Formats: sequence, structure tokens, C-alpha cells
Amino acid sequence: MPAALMPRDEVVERLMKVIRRHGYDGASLAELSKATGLGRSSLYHHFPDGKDDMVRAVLEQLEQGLRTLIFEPLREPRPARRRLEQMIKTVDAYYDGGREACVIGNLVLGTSRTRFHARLRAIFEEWIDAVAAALLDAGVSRAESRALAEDAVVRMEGALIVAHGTGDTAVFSRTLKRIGADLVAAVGPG
Amino acid sequence: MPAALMPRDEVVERLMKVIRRHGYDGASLAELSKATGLGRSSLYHHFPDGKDDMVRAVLEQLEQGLRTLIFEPLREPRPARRRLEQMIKTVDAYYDGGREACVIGNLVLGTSRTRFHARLRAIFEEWIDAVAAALLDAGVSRAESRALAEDAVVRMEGALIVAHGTGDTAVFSRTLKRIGADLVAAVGPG
DNA sequence: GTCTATAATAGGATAGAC
DNA sequence: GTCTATCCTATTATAGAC
Repeated sequence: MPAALMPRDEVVERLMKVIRRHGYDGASLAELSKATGLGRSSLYHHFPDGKDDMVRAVLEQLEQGLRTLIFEPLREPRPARRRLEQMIKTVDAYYDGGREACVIGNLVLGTSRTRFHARLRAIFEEWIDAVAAALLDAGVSRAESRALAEDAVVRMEGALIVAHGTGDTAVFSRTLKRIGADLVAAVGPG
Repeated sequence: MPAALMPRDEVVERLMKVIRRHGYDGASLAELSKATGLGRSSLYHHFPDGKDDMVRAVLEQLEQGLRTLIFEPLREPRPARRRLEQMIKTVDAYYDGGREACVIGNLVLGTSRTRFHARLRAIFEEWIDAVAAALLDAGVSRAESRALAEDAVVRMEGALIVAHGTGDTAVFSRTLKRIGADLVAAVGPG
């Protein structure tokens, strides 16, 4: 038998997919096992503390992915407007136009509500800070930057919920447009 | 033994409390039983199809409650501005300033994602329609009324998620303020 | 309409061979 | 590092007495 059939990243990616769809409480070991192709015991070998360890790995990888795809690009030396517009596009792709559920949302609700509080809080904060940084660069006041950034993140999360609740992914697209418009209005045509 | 120790409404209210906190997958019959004071068998007597029946009852009662508390007041013959401001206040109280989780959000995620689609969709639509109606009354165009109403609902849902994720209920208050400001700006001082 | 008792199953977790 | 086999607990659901 090979030492590792799959890189760890790929295993964690598949765990994420299940948690994203079924949530913490709904994600059974049976499904996590099926999705990764690893037996229960193998999963426990890699994640001794069971589901909690898996979720921690998922959150770490998610955070790393968001940093690369979204947070860091928001701080690149380009016009703020470009950076913000790119974030919108990346988010749209990341959630497949509103068809994919939100990992974070799933972990915030249900019985996992408080279990991963610290890391979830960190992710939200990083996201808000990164958006606010781009706004600040464009000369928007600190207070307004923070308010706009928080509002953007709030709207993205909410749009995913409403899109799923109504079965209408267009809600997500429309919301992203609104967010983009508000951010661009704040930074100006730069 | 008395025929009914508790009115059905009260039973359903307690079921709602559990589902709100634990979600569909996390709400076990043991807890639902404890919360209502009814044994498992009694629960099955009232809700033969188990948890699904309970959730259906919860959603019916939720919809009825929202109608009375929020949707109908939004259509009362008063200045639109007053109606919208009252909605904000009622929502703030209903979610206890962001401390209470959202029943709908919990049912939209996890394995119950698609199970109650129709009713969840109906609730979201009713809410958006009611807000849009108030805006229309104030002379806001149909398209803008719809967009603003959708955005308001999206933001409320999102704020509940972010407030729980960060542990910072102030996000909810700030978001409600933003929603109120945008709605009032659209209808004017009337 | 409620209860106790019980069935049947799914879930999480571990032991030990390979 | 992975597997098969197993254990234990929690969970859903039902039967039948009162």
C-alpha cells in the first residue's frame, strides 16, 4: 500500500466539501470517509480528535486559501477600485455564483456554534480588515472604511443564506453588484 | 392526567427555541423532549412524522408570528418611514439584539437544506414583498423598492451570521442602523 | 394524551492485523 | 498508513399499558 494516496490538502479539501454541504452536525463520519476514500480508522489516524480535528484542518486551509485568493490581493499595490472589483469577482467564483454554501455559515450555526469561535472570528476580522485597508488607501476615513467593509462581509454571508433559502442564486449576483457599487462609490473612479 | 398540559402554540414555541439553537441536525429528540416536557412518544403523538413534522409546525408558527409582528404592520396605513423604522425595532427585539440565532438560517444549512425549501422561500418572499410595499407607497420605483427590500433582508440574515461568528452582537445593531438609514433615505423624511 | 419499555439503527470511536 | 472488526453510546421510532 502506498504511504499516502492523496496529499493532505486534497483530503482536507474533500472534508471541506462535505462540511460545506451538510454542516457540522450533518456531516457523518460515514460520509467524510466516503468523500475522502479513507476508512474511519485512517481518518482517526490523521485526525486523532475526530470531527473536531477535521474541522480545524478545514478552517486552517480555508483561512490560507482566503488569504491567497482574497485578503492578500486586497493589499496589493494597485488602484483600490481594481482590488475591490477583483474581490467581488473572486468571491462570485468561489461560491459558484451562490450555488455553493458557506463553510463558515455552517459552522456558526448548529451545535458547533461556539466550538470554533476563535478561528471564525479571526477569519471574519481578517476579511473586514483587508477590505477596510483597500478603502483606507483610497482616502476613505477609518470609520467609514470599517463600516463599509463590515457591511460588505455581512451582505455576502446574508446573500448566501437567502440564495439557498429561496433557491434563487440571482440574489447572490445582485448582492455582489450592490456591494461593488457601494465600494466603488466610496473610493471614486480611481 | 390532563388532556393537554400546554397549548400547542407553547409546545411549538419551545421546539423552535431548540431548533434555533441547535439546527435541524443538531436538535435531538431527547432535547426536544426535555424542552417541551413531553416524552418521546407524546411528541410522536402530536407530530407523527417526527422531527420533520415538528419543523413544519415551527415554520408555520414562525410565518404566522412574522405576519403579525412584521409583515402586516409594514402594510398599515401610516407613513412609510414609521412603518420601516418600526420593523427595524421589532427585528432587533425579536433577535434580542443579535444574541438569538435565526431559525431560517439554521434550516437553510445542514442536511435540511432542501427539505423545507418551499416554505422558507415563501417566508423570504413575503418579507421582501412587505418591505417593498412600504417603499412603493412612499413613491419609490418598483425596481428600487424590490432591490432595497431584498438588500435589507439579506443584510439582516448576514448580520446574524457574522454576529454569531465573531461573538460581537454589535455587528447586528450596526447593520440594522445601516438598513434603517438606507430605507429612510429612499422614502424621504415623510 | 401521556407514560415506560424496547426495538432498530446510525453514529462516534478504538484495537489490532497487515 | 490503511484496513477489518468491534464496541459503546446516542438516536430515531414504535408498541402497548394506563
